[in-house]
Amino acid sequence: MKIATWNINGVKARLEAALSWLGSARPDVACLQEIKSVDEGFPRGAFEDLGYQVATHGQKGFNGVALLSRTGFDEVRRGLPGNDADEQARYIEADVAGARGLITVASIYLPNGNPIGTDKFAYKLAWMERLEAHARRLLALEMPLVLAGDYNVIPEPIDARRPAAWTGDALFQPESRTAWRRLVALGLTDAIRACYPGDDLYTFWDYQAGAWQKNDGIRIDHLLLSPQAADRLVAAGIDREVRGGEKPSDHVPVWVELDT
DNA sequence: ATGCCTTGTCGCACAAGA
Repeated sequence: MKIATWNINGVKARLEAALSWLGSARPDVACLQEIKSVDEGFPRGAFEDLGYQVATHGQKGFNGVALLSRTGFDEVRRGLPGNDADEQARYIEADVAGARGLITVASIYLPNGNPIGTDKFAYKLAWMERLEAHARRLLALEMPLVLAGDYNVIPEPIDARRPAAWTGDALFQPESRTAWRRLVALGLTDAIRACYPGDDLYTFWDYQAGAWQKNDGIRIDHLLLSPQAADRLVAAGIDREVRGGEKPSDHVPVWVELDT
């Protein structure tokens, strides 16, 4: 089963690019972030025509996440637990059918958190604490679990072409990286890092200043696997060519192939 | 040092992104 994640930066602006990528990459499950659409405005039909069932957790103008599944959904859960007052749509998870049983997949849009020292950064750190608590509960179920999405965290200096340029940025702050390490240390596997130890593995290139042309990228889109999923990890990859396509998102799809 | 783009918005400039 192939599971992919992609921050598409607006589902309506990216519809053609998304359909084109789905047609060639053919993931069984796709986790989308920054759909920037309410549920009613999501172009479900276009994805259903490609054979996907669609589950959305949308919001007007900003944020918003979605799941696409070829095998449908056993159950869908919307919102990250831990703060009923949080109105930002950044989390959706579902159980999907694999050949050997259910797999839980989450589409995560972790807050950016810039600038540091503001309530935006505090919100990011609080959100990461909630994610850690939720991941701990999910891991206790001992099921195949894939936490996929735009984490807005550069884990290590090797994950940026110019790490020094990110000093003082919420994506590379020590507190953000510590929270990331705490999450991974629960027993999760960073799929891309597990498959590729080297550098030049980026998932985001800014629209500005020719970042793509200069390969001035960062790795912030991740798939974290529970032990039961990591045991079945066959391959992982970054579809970086998508960044050079027509009207691209600033992020590219990242995927894993699991033997399930 | 700042903006550089891009998207969506009850647009007519601005917020938010990263």
